Amino acid sequence: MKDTVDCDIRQSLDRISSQMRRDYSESLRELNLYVGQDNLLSRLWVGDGITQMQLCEHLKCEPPTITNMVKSLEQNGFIYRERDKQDARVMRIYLTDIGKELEKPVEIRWKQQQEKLLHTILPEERLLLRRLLKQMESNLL
Amino acid sequence: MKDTVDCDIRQSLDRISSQMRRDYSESLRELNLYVGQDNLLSRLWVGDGITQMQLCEHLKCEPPTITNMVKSLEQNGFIYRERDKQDARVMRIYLTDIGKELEKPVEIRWKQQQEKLLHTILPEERLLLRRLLKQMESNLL
DNA sequence: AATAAATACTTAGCCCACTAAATATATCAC
DNA sequence: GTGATATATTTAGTGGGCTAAGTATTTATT
Repeated sequence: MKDTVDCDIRQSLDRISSQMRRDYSESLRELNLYVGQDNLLSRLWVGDGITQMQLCEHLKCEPPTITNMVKSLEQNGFIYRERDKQDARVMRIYLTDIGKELEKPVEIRWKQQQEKLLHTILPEERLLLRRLLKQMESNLL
Repeated sequence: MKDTVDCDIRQSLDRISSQMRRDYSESLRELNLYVGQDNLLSRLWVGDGITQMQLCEHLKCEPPTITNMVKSLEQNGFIYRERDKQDARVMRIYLTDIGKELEKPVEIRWKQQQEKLLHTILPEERLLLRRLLKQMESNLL
């Protein structure tokens, strides 16, 4: 019953990702953040002043998604936007002080979530798991 | 660097699920379906005439989500709703002929997607992968 | 220089998913 | 039987994510 195994794998993947999203989302609400916004901010913590197109590539999503996320994050005071001097088409995104302060608390919650997911999995198993997941990831390209 | 491994696992999971969603979504558009709707229909193909609450439990989502999905599926002619005779609070959901006809084409696309994801993974590896995923799944409960 | 094509972003409109609050109906308790 | 509580669904509003179409601005072509 190879089919049953494959089916279980897919369903597990679905359930894990939706449950993770729910859990993590709840955890982020304490910081007045929505799930997905942390991902955008984490790119800015590496270095801000980047364009929306660069955010698109990093988040692997379409431009309108970034427009909306950026609007929401700006309204909540975590980031601000400035039009590029050289190229007036481009918007550059910067962190506010409030946005910068979120790095640590987000990291804590992110690690907690990670540990909840993996705490029963042995180190060798994690290595193996990583290999298999990477393989599936490249299968989808 | 155990941390790096864990981090990779989480990121892989995220990327796999979002890429799967995108791919599968595109594939379902040929059938005039949106991703998620197939899941609701698949419960009805097992047996229709069930209530929205039962769909909630099956899809593990909240009642308003079902209200919207059902509305959209009804407008597109895949299902219809009837108020329960015994309990007027309850709506029972039934498949139309068009909805019934979707079972096979959806199954084909679903299997294709599954195979794309797993085709490089060996049978023994799939068994192991399933075990690890199930373990993570229960870690989240 | 004037026109065409490419790039960066926005708007409008869907879908999935959520919370909070409202509505309708059923059931339980006194 | 009447009031209180529980259950099933809907409405309103928010966010992530998408596509199609629109707006600016820049660059390439002629």
